[in-house]
Amino acid sequence: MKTIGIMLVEDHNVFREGLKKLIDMEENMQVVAEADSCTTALQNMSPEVDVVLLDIGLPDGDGLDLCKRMTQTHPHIKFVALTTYDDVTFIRKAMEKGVHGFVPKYAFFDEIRSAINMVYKGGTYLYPGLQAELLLKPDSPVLTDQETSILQLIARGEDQKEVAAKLYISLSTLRRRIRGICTKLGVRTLEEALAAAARRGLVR
Amino acid sequence: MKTIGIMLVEDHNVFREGLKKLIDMEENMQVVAEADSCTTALQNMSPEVDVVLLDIGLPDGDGLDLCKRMTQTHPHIKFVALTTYDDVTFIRKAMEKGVHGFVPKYAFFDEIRSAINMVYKGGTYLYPGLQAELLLKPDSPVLTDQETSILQLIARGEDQKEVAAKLYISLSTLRRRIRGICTKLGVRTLEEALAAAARRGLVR
DNA sequence: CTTTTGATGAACCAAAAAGTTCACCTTTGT
DNA sequence: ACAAAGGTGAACTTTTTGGTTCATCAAAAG
Repeated sequence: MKTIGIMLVEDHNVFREGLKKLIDMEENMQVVAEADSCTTALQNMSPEVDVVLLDIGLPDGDGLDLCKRMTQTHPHIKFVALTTYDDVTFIRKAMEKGVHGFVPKYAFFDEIRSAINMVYKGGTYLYPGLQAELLLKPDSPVLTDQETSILQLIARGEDQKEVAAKLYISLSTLRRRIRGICTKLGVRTLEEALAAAARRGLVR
Repeated sequence: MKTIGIMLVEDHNVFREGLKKLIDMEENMQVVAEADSCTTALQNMSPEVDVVLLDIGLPDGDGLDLCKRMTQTHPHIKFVALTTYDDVTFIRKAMEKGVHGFVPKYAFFDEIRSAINMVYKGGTYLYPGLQAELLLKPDSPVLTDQETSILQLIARGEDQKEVAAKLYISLSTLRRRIRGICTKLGVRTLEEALAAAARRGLVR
């Protein structure tokens, strides 16, 4: 089994040192980089890093921007967030930025280990107590059947002219619909809308 | 540690027997009820049951209605679904009905054990996505880091000019890359590629 | 040392998509 | 009946994207 390279981003030195000890005692894990802020995290980045264990309450940022930037340059890296937030909207945002593991700071190390293993394998870890359904429910914009059809047809590679013809609407209306979809999903481009819809399971 | 009472709902008898063996060998788990269909599952229900291991492709229903009805009478019961679906829509529906664990039928028992422990504690277990398997399959298209970055940036709503600038490549090369991605994924448009990549977990 | 191959970037043109405005219609409320 | 509001379709323009070709450069092959 390959050793999982881990980066610790945590501003509490003692806590970070303790974490490092615990992780290095694991057979398949090793801390290969450390940082005490978002800024130093970008500097200390190493190609050996597979999973970033990320404290959310950092002095120079909430860690989400860090996450976003790291994902752009190192797409394979997974993130586990150490957080006290139960905030559903926060977790939603974080997941959209690539965080797949959430562990409360007061959790046992066991949970952190599980979370690291899970996200490393490509899975998702939500700590017990967090009601996962809440992530799916809150006021998620609902698309009409026609809007869904539009996205599905476009996702199948048809151009707008074909889509309009199949749905018996004019190109003008189709374009109005697309604008409406983007507004509902809070995005700027059709491509972004497709990605957002796919994430939320609105298209197949 | 309390023993977790488990109910198996699975119509393949051999598979169910094998599962029972594996589970009963665990220190903290025991199979306390079995069923080979949704109907018998309701009949064989036992108060000792903590977690229901539920096959999705049952002869008399998809298991989701079963899940819903059991939850009504036994709210504390948790569900782990054995499924082949990677369908986002399906998982979404299932989670809303109370399923907190998803394990592919071809997974190792290790994953099932992890899933049971997780949901029993109140957590959520989503099996590692198709990403890992796709990498193992011979003819599965694998995108390079740069190609992945391109899709991610476009999925964030940036236009091609911005993407090219951020990745320090010319518009010409970017367009070549996009054509390459479409070829790899066997699709005709960038929109279709985004949808395909999203389905396979290649972008997030 | 040549040749070839592959990758890149630029240029040009065609097609598609997006932004904008306008006219027409129905529905709604006054 | 009238005006206002909302939805639809058409026309026009600008921007973006896609298709193609060409020149350059570097690495690999002869």
